Amino acid sequence: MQKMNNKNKIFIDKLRSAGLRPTNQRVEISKFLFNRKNTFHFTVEELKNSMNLKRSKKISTATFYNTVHALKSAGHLKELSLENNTSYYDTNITSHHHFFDNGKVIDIKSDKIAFHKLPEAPKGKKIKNVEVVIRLENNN
Amino acid sequence: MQKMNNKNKIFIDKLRSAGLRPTNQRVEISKFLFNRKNTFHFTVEELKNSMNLKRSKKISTATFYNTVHALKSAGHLKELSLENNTSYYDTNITSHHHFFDNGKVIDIKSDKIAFHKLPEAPKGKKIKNVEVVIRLENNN
DNA sequence: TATCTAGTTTATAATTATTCTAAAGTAAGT
DNA sequence: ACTTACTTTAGAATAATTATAAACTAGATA
Ligand SMILES: [Mn+2]
Ligand SMILES: [Mn+2]
Ligand SMILES: [Zn+2]
Ligand SMILES: [Zn+2]
Repeated sequence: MQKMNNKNKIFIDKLRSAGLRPTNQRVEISKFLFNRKNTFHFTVEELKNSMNLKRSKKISTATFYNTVHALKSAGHLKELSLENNTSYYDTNITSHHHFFDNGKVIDIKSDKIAFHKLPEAPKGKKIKNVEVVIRLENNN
Repeated sequence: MQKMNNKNKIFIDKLRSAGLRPTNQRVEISKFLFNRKNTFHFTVEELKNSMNLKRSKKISTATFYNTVHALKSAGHLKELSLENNTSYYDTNITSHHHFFDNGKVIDIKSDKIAFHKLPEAPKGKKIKNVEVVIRLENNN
């Protein structure tokens, strides 16, 4: 029943590659997340609220969580550890870093940070990724 | 009623500087946290379980949370953002970094990581701290 | 096209980590 | 000993998330 115009192909493909059937709810979520020029950082609550605000028939909480998790597992979203009580997700899945300022997340492109020295992994282990968080506060 | 031997002075002082009266429960927590050679990384649940295991009269959950929070506010503990569902705390309050491997936290001394390039804070903001987390996985 | 079936959505219950509340207990000063 | 402010604690409440299971659909099949 999916009105499958090519325009949505890219968003549908992300769902398919995550093993998800492209239902209306999922396609809308995928478009909301990926149909934008800039990186989008969000919590599931924020995503749900901003999408449902504009809708008469709300998408359920479980569908938001399920879809975000599947997209994350398929590598289309990255999960960030910035605060201890909420998961932040990131549509920028390339290796990069963040400013974090009172709930607001700002990308730092990978080439803006360079290491002069990095430790090696303990024996038997290897490095999966290196994540830098620069916390900000107001001047004076 | 506090049996105040000098041996505990350092642990009691941390409590006092956090605005806490040195009750028996608090002194035991403070000793458990700070009476050790190496950095201790923990979640409140882990702290509670390991301390209460050895005790006939258990210290309550609320006392653990309250004491840890007060010690953190006074600057005697640092809170880490490593996982999204649990707060980790660190008895090493100096600026340093971490390996994180499946719930296990390992200190990286500050001088083991050096930056060749770091972005400056957006206008109106300044950098509060820079935190590097190196996530590990098993070899091959 | 009607039917079938596996996959999906949703409301609601459950769970986990954490915080709140308010009653009972205790430290210290007088 | 008495008072009072501070503590401890069990248990209720909250927030984010996950699980459950009934009603619903997409897509395959006849
Ligand atoms: Mn939490
Ligand atoms: Mn959480
Ligand atoms: Zn990002
Ligand atoms: Zn540490």
